[in-house]
Amino acid sequence: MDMTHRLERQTARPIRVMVADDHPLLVEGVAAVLATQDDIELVCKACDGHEAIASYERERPDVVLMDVQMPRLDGIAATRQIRRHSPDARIIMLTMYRGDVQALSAFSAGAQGFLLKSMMRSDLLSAIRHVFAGKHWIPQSIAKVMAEHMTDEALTGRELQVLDHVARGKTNKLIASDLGITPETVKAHIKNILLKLKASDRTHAVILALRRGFMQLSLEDGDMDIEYAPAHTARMLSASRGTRLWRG
Amino acid sequence: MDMTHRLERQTARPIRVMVADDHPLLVEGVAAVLATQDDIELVCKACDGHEAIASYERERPDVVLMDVQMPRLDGIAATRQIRRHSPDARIIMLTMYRGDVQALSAFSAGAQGFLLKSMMRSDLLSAIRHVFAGKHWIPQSIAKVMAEHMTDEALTGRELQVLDHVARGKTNKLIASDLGITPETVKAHIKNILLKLKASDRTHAVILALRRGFMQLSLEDGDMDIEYAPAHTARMLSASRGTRLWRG
DNA sequence: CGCCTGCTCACTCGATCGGGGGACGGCCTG
DNA sequence: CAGGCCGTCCCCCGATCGAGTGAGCAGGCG
Repeated sequence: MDMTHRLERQTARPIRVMVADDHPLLVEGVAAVLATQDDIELVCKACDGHEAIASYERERPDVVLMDVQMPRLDGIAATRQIRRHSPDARIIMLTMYRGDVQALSAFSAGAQGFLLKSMMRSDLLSAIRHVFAGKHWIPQSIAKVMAEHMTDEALTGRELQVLDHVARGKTNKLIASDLGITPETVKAHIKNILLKLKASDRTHAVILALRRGFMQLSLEDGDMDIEYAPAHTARMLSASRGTRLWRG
Repeated sequence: MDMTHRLERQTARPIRVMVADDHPLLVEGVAAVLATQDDIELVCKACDGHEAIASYERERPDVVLMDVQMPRLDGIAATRQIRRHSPDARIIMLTMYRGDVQALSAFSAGAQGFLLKSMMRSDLLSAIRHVFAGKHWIPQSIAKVMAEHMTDEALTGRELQVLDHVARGKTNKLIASDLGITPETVKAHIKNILLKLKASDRTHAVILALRRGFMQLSLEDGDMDIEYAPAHTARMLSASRGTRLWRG
């Protein structure tokens, strides 16, 4: 894939862009926007982290647009892995939210740019060109949130683990037995969590952690206490005549 | 049942579609997909609920793609208002999540279709054609979640209000003074919430409410942690219409 | 008119939580 | 090596919570 000796044009060859996102419609939108620019070329797409890594190694794009939340392997991990093999990879993270933790981990993973999905097409193009030129691109809103929490202490791994159990509604005693430690230790962790997040209680701590990107609502495919009721499904389907389902 | 039921494409007038979404890139994606179909025509766009209502009255599209979460006025409310003036309006809700509450409120608001943003372009086209033909369109994953909670009791307006304060980390005593009631009443409400949501404690209740779409994490406005989703059933909706739940 | 629902309030009681203090070993880093 | 952070554990104690049980009052509806 060396075009270095192609000197027909003195104009720069187009910026080769790859997009990794599990939302096909958004990928279509990005493709449509990029198609209007003659100095930018969309060379490949991926819909999860593993695909993104493989596609990057194969296509070696100039700039990667990487969604933070993707199935199987998230964008942060994919970014880290790509940058480990290709330290000069230029990656722009796409996200819906402004969680500062995601932003921070994205940059520590090696991303140079950040884009909110609510941004306009001009922002997308500017971000691509800036990052391609070796600059960084950080939306004001994200920079502000990052700055606000710059001095905050980060939660440790164990604290995140405890917080996860807290979010599942478990008591300290239950968490303790799950983690193989004593309830007193759980209390110590929660005490630190409340202090670091400036939360008033465990519920508030979970909400703040969700807001700031420490945790995600992994609601897809209910895990813990949800039971299915096929009878209900049948009744509901028969109740809505003319309703069409797919992938039945 | 099979492809013989595929809709005719050489009809005289194309299906006139409007899309309302605050994510420009996704709108671009929808536009790009629709542009490939000669029986579908994208006639206008809107980026919030008010715009959607105004644009609908002006353009009278055949099918509306409406995002659930939009600034200023959400898609459910916009759908309800459009259907109040135009009972034959055909509206497909777009959403990121599978919260059953959103789905139910969308249908009680008058929507005929539901689409996850992670769906493929073929799903988008099928949904438009089916809804245009007067049928319903419900992804199986959403139908399943809806069916699971079909028999569940809905939270009342007061319970949602209490739950909101709980999510902000307030104690029962604080919630009581905020709502002008006694702590005992707050406890009674929370007791009902835990019972209805089958939650083990208040933290669990908040998480389940978020997962099921009773509430939404609002990450846009800094001072607001939580915003309400429109409520559960038609009864619920009529009950809560007078009281602005999303705080003020 | 009764019936049901939602909202309100009251009481007890045991379990849990949150805040305060301190302590110990392991690990990394300067 | 000293200092720091992390994870573990322990104490006390008041505040809070969740469960159980009961009840009164308003409004909608058959």
